[in-house]
Amino acid sequence: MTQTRPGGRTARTRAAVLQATVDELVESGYAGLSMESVAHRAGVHKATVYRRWGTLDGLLVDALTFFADQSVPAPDTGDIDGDLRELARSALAVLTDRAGQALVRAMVSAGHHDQVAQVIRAFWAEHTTMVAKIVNRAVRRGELPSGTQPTDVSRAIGAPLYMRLLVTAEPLDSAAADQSAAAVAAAARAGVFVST
Amino acid sequence: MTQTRPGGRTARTRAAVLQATVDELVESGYAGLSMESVAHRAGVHKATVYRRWGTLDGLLVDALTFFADQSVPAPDTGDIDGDLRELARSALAVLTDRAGQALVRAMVSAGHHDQVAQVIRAFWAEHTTMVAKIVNRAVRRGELPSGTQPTDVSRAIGAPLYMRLLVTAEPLDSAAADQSAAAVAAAARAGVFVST
DNA sequence: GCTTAATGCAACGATTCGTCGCATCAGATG
DNA sequence: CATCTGATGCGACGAATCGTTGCATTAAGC
Repeated sequence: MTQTRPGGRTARTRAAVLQATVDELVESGYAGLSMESVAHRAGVHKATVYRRWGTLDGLLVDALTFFADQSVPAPDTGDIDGDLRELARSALAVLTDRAGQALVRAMVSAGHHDQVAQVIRAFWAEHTTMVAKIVNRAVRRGELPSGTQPTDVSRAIGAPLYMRLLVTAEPLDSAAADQSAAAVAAAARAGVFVST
Repeated sequence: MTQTRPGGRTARTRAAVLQATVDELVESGYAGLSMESVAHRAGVHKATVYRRWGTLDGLLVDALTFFADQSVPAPDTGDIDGDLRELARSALAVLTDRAGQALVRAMVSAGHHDQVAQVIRAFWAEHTTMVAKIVNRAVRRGELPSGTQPTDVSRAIGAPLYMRLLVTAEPLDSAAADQSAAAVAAAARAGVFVST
């Protein structure tokens, strides 16, 4: 009983379309994204895209889940300052990558969409889990006060970088990442992220 | 020699259209913005909008400059912690206001446009000037190390709030603002924002 | 090889977009 | 108040885009 055909051409088409979606996002942004342009770039007929994904947002959701699933291991440099710096630098790597930028911008533009919001929540939940390991280690070492909230640290590390990318359009460099890491370290040591 | 007529009906039309632009942004976002919908909401014929503003981005630029020009005075509570808290809370006020949210989101979505980028730069330049007064006072009081960069403080204060609004879609409340202020205070005291 | 998903293809109605010519309205000026 | 003219209203249009549909073709799975 053959109902779906996940392999071969189907998978190839899917990969081509999702890659084309990202490429289109890089070139034209979310505002310039269209089913037809994606189909053309993927070398696929637009009817295929409509039949498989239905709407533009559906396509975007699939592309986001496809490319945002790469989980990175928690850094472990030995002290909290080093770990935070590594965290900030991996965020920087994503935000300076052309595809990463395009995906982040698309997420923001389509954040109102339920499924996109779900992807975003999942990403940050996983990020928080990773940060929790780092924070817990630091607390055990006596570097940070106990009760320090991993959620707050997780958001604080990336915030200045996202701010530069999305709001102020200022350059994203390693100095910015390192400063962010240092700021979070100072705030965390001062107990700013301890839950009340 | 009458060439332009800035008063009366012209001004009324302009105000109606710009207000309608913001209302449309609140309701449908930048993606749902169209010359026709704005014209209809403003009670104006679409040809008028096309003739006066030409393109959608031109309209947006005019709306942004019209509504983003409200400069707020620098807080002066007596100590750096209080000043930073006030700064964060006024940012919070903008980001929790429906129109403020809509305008910020629009700026992000249209940030690639030259004129929009110009408006954004002007806004943050003014914000930096305001923060500089606060920072200078704090340095004179001995609360912050000399050399603390107003630019960095200016961005750092808002970053966690913009992050919540644009990226993580987490709630924006006074606790978030106060935490941001406290984090910036701790980082600034630690010399994180001192130029190298 | 046979069956049938999956895709290609072309055409279509529907909608939206931006422009145009002309009539009308209402500041500005004397 | 009368006149001039810039600004707007109005409707229509060609163009472009959108999403769908029916049918032919390809290729995955058995």
